[in-house]
Amino acid sequence: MTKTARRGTGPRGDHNREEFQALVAKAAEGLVRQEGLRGLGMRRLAAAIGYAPNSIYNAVGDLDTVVLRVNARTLERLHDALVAAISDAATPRDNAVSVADAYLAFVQADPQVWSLVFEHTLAPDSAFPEWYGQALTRTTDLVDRVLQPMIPDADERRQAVATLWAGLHGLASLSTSRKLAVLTPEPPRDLARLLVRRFLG
Amino acid sequence: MTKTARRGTGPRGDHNREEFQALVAKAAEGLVRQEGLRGLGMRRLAAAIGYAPNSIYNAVGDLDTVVLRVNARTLERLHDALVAAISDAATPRDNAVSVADAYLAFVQADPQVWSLVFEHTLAPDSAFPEWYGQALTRTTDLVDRVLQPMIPDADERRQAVATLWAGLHGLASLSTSRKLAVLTPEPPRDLARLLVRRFLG
DNA sequence: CGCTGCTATTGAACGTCGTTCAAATACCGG
DNA sequence: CCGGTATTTGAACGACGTTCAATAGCAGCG
Repeated sequence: MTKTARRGTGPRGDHNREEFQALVAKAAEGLVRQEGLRGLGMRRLAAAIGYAPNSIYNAVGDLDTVVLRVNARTLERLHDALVAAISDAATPRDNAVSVADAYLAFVQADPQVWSLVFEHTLAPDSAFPEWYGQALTRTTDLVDRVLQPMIPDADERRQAVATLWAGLHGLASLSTSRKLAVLTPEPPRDLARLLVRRFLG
Repeated sequence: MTKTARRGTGPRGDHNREEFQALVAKAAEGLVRQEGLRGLGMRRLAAAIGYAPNSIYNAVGDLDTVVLRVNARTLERLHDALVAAISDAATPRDNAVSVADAYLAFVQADPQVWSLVFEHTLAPDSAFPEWYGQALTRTTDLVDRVLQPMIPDADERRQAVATLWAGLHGLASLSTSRKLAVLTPEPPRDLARLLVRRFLG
């Protein structure tokens, strides 16, 4: 009779901490992609990767932290998608339209995961996560660079970027929640083009 | 004539069904105003009005239904606020700016309750509540009427209304979640005016 | 008055959830 | 080989949304 019947505790050694964090983030992203924020739970997430919930607490943190990890990944993917839409050969105006197009295409391709970035509202007392500001400005700076030839004044350009960014966000947000289709049958991409073209004159 | 002490079960008779529904909606709105969606719970809501949770299930429904009631009230209040911003003596362009201003003022005055309208995402299979579409179009029709002299073509105007509406929603949404301040220090109302003025040319 | 439904109201229960605790195991530097 | 540290877990805790079965008041009717 071996005294060491495996009790289940102790390290497994089949991945390091970073790999485990990535495993958690990917599994969480998959759950959200299939069932939205409501489908993401600690116990379900743990079951999906074959671990006990406590291991996630140990390596990542609570559920809010998991959501932040997924959102960080999403913003990075969005950034890459927008970079790919910019062409040095195109006019600034065409590039602006292309970026808007790429934004809405990204949202349409992965609406649940994108929505998570904005559905998640942090507690009003806790400060804003610093990586979010960085990832966000990193992305909006793209738009800023695109508009630089059209709006030379830095202040004016910053306001324009923020306004256009918010406009695109509004279109995408209302679109994914099916609240835009109530108003008009046009696909949101057409409205985004309309927005950018009319705003830039 | 002292009333008999409550013995636990049975009707109280101090309000009819409609009054009780209004009581629930107001208490829920208060909870959301103070602590956001996360602060709205069935047990807390019941405790706030001095009833057992089951009474809310009996008279209103589950928590999603309660949220819908609050949101219906909010859209009605928003509609009234926008109506008050329109002046028959003003130009269409000034009226459009005034409506945008009133929208953002409404959001700033009650950010948590307004956010509830958009934070609440219904299950993807369930159909859209018909009262929402009515309340929404009732409000956007206001904007449509304002823009009628400026954009005579109905199709073009409908697209413009939807785009502007989404743009305002985006500004308000990013503002209440403190994600707009990361991009620019301008108050969202300035950006809203910028949006409307540039969009309308 | 008594009877009979009907509705409002409740305490208790059920299952689930996020999170924490304490213990047990494996790995690693001495 | 040994002690500390990191990983992993089952079990427990409290709270949650929701449902169930029972009870209390009320209205109508004889």
